[in-house]
Amino acid sequence: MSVRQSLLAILDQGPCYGYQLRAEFERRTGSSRPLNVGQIYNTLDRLERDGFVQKGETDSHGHVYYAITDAGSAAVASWLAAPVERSQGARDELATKLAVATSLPGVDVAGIIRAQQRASRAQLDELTRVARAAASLPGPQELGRTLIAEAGIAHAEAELRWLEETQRLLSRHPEAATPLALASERPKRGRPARVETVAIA
Amino acid sequence: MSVRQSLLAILDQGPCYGYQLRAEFERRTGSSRPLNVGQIYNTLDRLERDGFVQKGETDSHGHVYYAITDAGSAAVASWLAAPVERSQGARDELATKLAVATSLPGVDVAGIIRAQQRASRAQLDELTRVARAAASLPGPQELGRTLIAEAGIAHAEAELRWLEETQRLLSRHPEAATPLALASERPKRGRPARVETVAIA
DNA sequence: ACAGCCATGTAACTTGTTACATGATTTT
DNA sequence: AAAATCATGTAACAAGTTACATGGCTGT
Repeated sequence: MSVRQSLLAILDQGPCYGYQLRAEFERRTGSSRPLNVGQIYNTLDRLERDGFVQKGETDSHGHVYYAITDAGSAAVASWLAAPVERSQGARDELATKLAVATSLPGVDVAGIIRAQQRASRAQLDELTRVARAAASLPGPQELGRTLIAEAGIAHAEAELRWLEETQRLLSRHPEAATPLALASERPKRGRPARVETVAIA
Repeated sequence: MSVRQSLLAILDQGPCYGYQLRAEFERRTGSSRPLNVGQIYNTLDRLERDGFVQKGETDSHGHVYYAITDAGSAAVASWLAAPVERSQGARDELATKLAVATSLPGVDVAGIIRAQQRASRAQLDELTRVARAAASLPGPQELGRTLIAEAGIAHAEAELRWLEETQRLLSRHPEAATPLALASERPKRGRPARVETVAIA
């Protein structure tokens, strides 16, 4: 939702045309990830469909302006007022992967963790470089870049801490990582079990 | 991708039918978020379309078994071998929101941050309770629940740290949070500017 | 008999994302 | 003249998610 809502929030400042919106979004977020222009037009279509913006006039340069509606302004206010729920709609990809991996037989979980640590550290380094570069540059446009880089740093650090914690957990309680075989049918259903319920050694 | 890949990884242990797959997934991940059954069948259709699984026979109970293909097994191996890239495909919703919010005039960013801190702390408490409950229970099924809860804890803590850091940044350098007005056209295009490029006081 | 779970599936929808087509204008 | 940028748009797709229809079986 963040692209959709961000574009709407920008439109709350005044009518914009598509290409301009992309520039505004990137200026404000420090172009952390480039935004494909096509997405702007998709999103504008959807926002119009939902009654949050209205397609306005085309000026002498062919710029097609979109203006926010009252419903759109209200949506922006709600968005700003409501906290972001990290849980909703987002499964933690790494945690899910490791949870599943530890339940699988013959998987080198320790190796996966080490590989992930290397990758996360590399990303942390990269983000640190980005944040330092942004801090050394002038201008209010760098705030967005800094904020987003710092958020990435915080999450990468959290990931590394969690990976270490997981290493400790698995080495201290190796029995917890017993692979789970596919559960057999409930007996009442009586299908001949192809795999046993019990853990595989 | 985590649901799709997890289901495929489970199928790598042996053929399963849809409903069983959901139970396996939830057992391994500790049902951190319940998985709608319909999604299983969607995902199986898509995996079959992509050549990673094959629809097998229906047993006497009407259970429709799916079996992994060689291509599917290879995909599982790649998934396990490759680190998760947090950056890809994922914009940080909170960071994007605050980056945009600080660029907007008349927005109470400090208030947004405080509200987010309350929400994040509440979630941290909730996850801590979940993790404690999982730790006190026996059985290898609790490992997944613990892992996922701890990951949530780590990220919630990272969020709180980042929010404090952002507070410091904004209070120490209030000039950085100067709202950005909509940029006027480039002069060469000569459209009369409706808004000024310069910052709004 | 009825509630509820087991089980399969379909249809629709969301946000994000990319690739492509098209043309005007600008820069080199 | 060619390359790059500005600008609008379309079409398709990915992955996740939900709501619904349908039917069998189970326990009370």
